[in-house]
Amino acid sequence: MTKYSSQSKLLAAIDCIIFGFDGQELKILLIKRGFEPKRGQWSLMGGFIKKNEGLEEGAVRILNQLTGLEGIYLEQLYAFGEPGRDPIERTISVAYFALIDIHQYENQLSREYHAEWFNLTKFPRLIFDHNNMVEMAKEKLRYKAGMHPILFELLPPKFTIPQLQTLYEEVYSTSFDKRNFSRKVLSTGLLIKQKEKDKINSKKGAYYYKLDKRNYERKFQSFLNIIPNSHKHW
Amino acid sequence: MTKYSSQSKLLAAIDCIIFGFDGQELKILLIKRGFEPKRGQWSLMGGFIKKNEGLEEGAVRILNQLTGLEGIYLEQLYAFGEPGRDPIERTISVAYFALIDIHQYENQLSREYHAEWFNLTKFPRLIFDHNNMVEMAKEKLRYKAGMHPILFELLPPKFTIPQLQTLYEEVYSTSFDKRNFSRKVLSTGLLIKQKEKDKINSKKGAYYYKLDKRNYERKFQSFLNIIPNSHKHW
DNA sequence: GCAAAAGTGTTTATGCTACACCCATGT
DNA sequence: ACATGGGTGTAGCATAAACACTTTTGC
Repeated sequence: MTKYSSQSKLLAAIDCIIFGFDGQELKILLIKRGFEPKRGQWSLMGGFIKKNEGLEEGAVRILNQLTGLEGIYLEQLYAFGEPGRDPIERTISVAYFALIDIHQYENQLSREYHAEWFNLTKFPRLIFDHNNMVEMAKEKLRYKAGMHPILFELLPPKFTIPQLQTLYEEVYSTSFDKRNFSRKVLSTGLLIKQKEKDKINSKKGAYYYKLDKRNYERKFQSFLNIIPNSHKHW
Repeated sequence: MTKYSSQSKLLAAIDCIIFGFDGQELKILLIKRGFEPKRGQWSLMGGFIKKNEGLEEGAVRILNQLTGLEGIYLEQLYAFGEPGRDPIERTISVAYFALIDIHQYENQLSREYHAEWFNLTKFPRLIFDHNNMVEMAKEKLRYKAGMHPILFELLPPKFTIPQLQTLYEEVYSTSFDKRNFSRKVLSTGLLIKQKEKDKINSKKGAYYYKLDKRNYERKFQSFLNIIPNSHKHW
């Protein structure tokens, strides 16, 4: 069978927007680009798609290459393909966004890539259209987290309700009433109370909770309503 | 500046999932593929990205090529890139979904492409992973239409509330209480009542409404709640 | 005058929000 | 004993759901 002759070929890349949460702030993981063009500038972690590799497969590989982690929450964000977006050669980049438990990674920040966590509200200018990608990823995170319990992916296996609340408040740049918040998240049936308390962040200590994996998967697609007034339509 | 040598290049294509509504049924527009491989089989409308063309730009071109229409509602759905998805050459396809007013098009069905509208619940086997794409598009349509007023894009400029309800019922394969439905859609403030009635579908006649463009754009991102019980979380 | 679809109101239940005090502990 | 953050209950309000009858008109 003949090929699709006369069609122009191009490169395909993956870029990953990697979010983390350190208990206080939402962060994004950036690297210092190690090759030309724009060597030494801040960039998202990325790479070209290999010959026999699917898109998500590539994203998993690239994520693992940087962090060493597996089983990370990953979601396709958008395909960016403006002709001039990479000045060297026409390249389509499929952006993925990833949520990781920062504690599984923060100590072993990759030397090879000069990776660093940045506060999401003040991070450097990035190469190409990467700032655009981050902007879109932030929006999608906010959009999706309002209805589906994805933010748990940013927390360690055991976490407290105040920690969870801080995370939501950080994502939405606002603050919630803690009584309503705790009632809401407990009413989802997604949390299992532990016997131990976290005594690091307070004197009294806050109970740890774990995710109920069964319910988490079952309810993932149903609609939560964590954010007050988000369903108001005026 | 040197090129990114040693990276493998590939083809990039666009495929369009085109929805329409004839007043009774949700439909999808398919074409008979005009070239090898799989010539003569049913397929989504698509094409390769041109050398200096962006992705959305390509989608607009392809859509216009088939329908002659402009200003169609268009949204990027997903990038499909499994290595074997096109048996001839490695091709990444960025799928877009489009909503069109079927009346603007149904009479002039493209001869060149042998285009036909199919009922969404019974349409033929498609080439490559196109059935997959359609499945995903249906899901996204349902997901998004539950919260944002996109279904208006499927209707003519003037439409009646019973027509709108039929459309929603078709999308969700269910039926709603007409009193609650009408109260809900009117409360969005998106509709402007016309003086004329549609006397075709009933003896009494139903009032026509038009979209309030200003409110439509302003409220597009806010959350509607048209579908009963969709916010229940068990 | 009858069949067919359009249009309209009320009651009830549920869920959301706002709000304030006591508890446990480390210092 | 006091300062700090954790944990809990209630009452009022707003929204959504369930439900049935009257109206208009073409035949």
